[in-house]
Amino acid sequence: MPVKNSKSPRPARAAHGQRRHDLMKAGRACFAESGVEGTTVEDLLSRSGASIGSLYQHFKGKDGLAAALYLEGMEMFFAKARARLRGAETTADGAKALVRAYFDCAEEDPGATSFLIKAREYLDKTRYAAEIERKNAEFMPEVGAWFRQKIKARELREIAPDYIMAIIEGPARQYVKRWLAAPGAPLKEAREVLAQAAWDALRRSGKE
Amino acid sequence: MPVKNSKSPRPARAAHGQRRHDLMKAGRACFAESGVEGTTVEDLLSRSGASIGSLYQHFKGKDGLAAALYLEGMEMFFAKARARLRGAETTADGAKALVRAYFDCAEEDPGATSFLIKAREYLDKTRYAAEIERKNAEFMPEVGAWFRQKIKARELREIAPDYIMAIIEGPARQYVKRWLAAPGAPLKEAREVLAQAAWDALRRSGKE
Amino acid sequence: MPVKNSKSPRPARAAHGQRRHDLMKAGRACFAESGVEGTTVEDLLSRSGASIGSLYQHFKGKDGLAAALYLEGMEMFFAKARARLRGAETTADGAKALVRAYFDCAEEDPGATSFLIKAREYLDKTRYAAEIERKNAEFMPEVGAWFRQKIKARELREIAPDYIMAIIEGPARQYVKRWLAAPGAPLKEAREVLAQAAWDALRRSGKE
Amino acid sequence: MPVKNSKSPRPARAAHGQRRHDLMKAGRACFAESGVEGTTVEDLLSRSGASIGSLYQHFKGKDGLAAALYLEGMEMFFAKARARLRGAETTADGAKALVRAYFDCAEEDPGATSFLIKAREYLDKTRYAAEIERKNAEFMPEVGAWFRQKIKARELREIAPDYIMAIIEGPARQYVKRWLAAPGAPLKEAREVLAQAAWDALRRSGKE
DNA sequence: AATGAATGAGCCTTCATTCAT
DNA sequence: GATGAATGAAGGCTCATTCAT
Repeated sequence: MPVKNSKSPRPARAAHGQRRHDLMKAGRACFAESGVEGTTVEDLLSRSGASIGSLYQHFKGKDGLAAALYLEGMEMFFAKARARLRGAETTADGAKALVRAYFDCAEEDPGATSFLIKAREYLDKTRYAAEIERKNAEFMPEVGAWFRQKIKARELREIAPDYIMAIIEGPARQYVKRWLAAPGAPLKEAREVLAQAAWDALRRSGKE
Repeated sequence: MPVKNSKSPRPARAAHGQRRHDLMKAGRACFAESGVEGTTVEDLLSRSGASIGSLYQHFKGKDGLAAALYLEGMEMFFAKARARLRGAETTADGAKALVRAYFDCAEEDPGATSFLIKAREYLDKTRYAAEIERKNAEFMPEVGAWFRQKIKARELREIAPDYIMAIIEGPARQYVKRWLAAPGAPLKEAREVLAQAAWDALRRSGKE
Repeated sequence: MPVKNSKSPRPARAAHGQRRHDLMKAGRACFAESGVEGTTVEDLLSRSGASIGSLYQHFKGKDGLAAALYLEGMEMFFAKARARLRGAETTADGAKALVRAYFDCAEEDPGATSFLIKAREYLDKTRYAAEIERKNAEFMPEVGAWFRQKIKARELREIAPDYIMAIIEGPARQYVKRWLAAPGAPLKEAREVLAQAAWDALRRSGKE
Repeated sequence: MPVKNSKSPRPARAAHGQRRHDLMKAGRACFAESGVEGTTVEDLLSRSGASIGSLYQHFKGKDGLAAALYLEGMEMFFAKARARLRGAETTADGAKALVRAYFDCAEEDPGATSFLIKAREYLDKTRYAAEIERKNAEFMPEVGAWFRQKIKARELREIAPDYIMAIIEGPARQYVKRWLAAPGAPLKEAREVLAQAAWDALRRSGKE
């Protein structure tokens, strides 16, 4: 199969489903580089070799492409988080699971993680906000259940889910965001420091 | 060559020096409501009653107005944080100072706080990015010095400044962001929960 | 996010490929009438019936349209000049060729010639300056070679190219410019008077 | 008298007539550097230290300042041309007078000459066009009379004034314009080459 | 005479989206 | 399915000019 060259005067007819795939690939690259708002439709087209018509055919526009990729990214994170949570042998490991999943994502696919961190605000303004919220709402109970059970067993302090999420996600998100902007030291150390910090913040206090 | 209107209905010239103030007021309202990108120059003008010329005269554009307000907001936060930090009697109080300052801001001036949380990304793309970074860099050492001293005195565990900031700011930021989007329970409880969590995360050895 | 109008009266989509042509036609008319700076984008749009989008799609703006027309005009002049120069049977005819070509242009297409005389300054401030200079630089050597050869053959006085161009173009340009501003007597007489003057100024002096 | 420093916080009250003078000086500098259209009112103000109010008080705007300087420049040129014409001992010297005056100006005051060459187009669009034309019309007859007399005395060929001006001014103007844009060889040689060329073009019968 | 805050007409440009082929 | 010319709402900005002080 001939390599697709977007500069060739007569772009060969694309293979079936090729365009959709090309556009997603271009979207991953462009959105990771410049963010969703910073990427223009033209950027996506020139990078993918697809036509504006194809973008609308497959995704109903830039927002649709961004939403598709966002859902894909959420899936990736949820998969990692589920694996970590299920594999947890101690309560500490479980509390650290989401933090570690966050760092796993950043390490394995920095572009996608950057996109996940930054694209939500954009998507919340689009017609896909509800769909994303729905997908998110599907996952949260799984985590919530785990924590509720540990609290009930008095292995974690009594604390509302909103606080739990803030304590777990907040530092990880902030650290990873900065790291993605200017990657410095390897993520492994940070992962364990912040995972431990989350665990320290959540577990039952000796004094309280 | 503009202005040849002896036709205009009645310009209604504003009082001298009023416009700068009008524009800042309009900026606070518009940016809090819709964000900087979501606010158009026209929004600012109609809300303030000022002319486009005045906006450029005083602030060199929407970005300049946003920057002026951002610096003002930073000042507010720094003032609160400094007060909390200086007033701290125990190490725990100090560690909790920034978290509490965050919540103080959100409670006292939700609009300004929302703007502080969301406008940075926009401003980082403008000519004012450096000035903001500079102002931020003026404050950070004050905080850093406090923590370094406590670490030296072995009242806090050995931990790098980046982690400290992530642990302190991350949860507060995330929680406040959500609260601002959909204000629910009073902030006071959350403030103490997350302040305590930050303190727990910072002091504990991780071995216990 | 633009376009939500199911209200617009009736867009009247133009035939495919028509717009580029429409815009060039409007550009010729507007620029000849009012100069490039005196023509607004809106003038071009209302005269051509095209949309602002089409102007940018095809020419990247007013400057691009002006540049396209300028290059077209240069081509016209060069074609006439080449024809006159190649058809020259005597040295006198050759020396007169460019002057005559200048007047030919003014007579055949006054609008385009006016534009050629006046638009250069505008275009020199645009991103197209280099392209125009390049095209010009392609032609000059052809003329230069002809004159050098005649000087070598001692049929013209020893004189540097810069002076030759000033002597040939200067009077023609000045006369044509005034004539275009206020067309008076037919150009034919002026053409021959100034052509002869150029030849008189360039040919070998009796005394030298 | 203290030197005026436009950066001083409290600009001292200017001496009587000082502002008018400051503005003309700034105008000469700015217009020579950037042309009239390329100079903004703000440029004039910051360079002169005057206020916008003063500009309007003394000159009714940028156009008025440009017109005042243009009239001043015309005076300079006319003075030089008159001197050369009156001092002419031979017919050749007279024919060469204007060309030489052009180069004299360029050499003595390149800025003013550049301004004279380029500002006319701008001024023709202003309320000062008539005044400038009137001043020009005062001078032309002096030159015209000289040439008419020489033609009558059969020391010059029969040739209409418009052609004379094109032959004399055209090459000088074109050469000087280029020289001002990129000053190269000293002007003295060019002056004599083009003066001789003008004389050759005017005296020769065309039959020789 | 001098000042400068206030003004707003006018201009250019970007970019998501539609639709005939 | 694919293409891309055509569209136009929306937005940002410059700069000469006015006028109360």
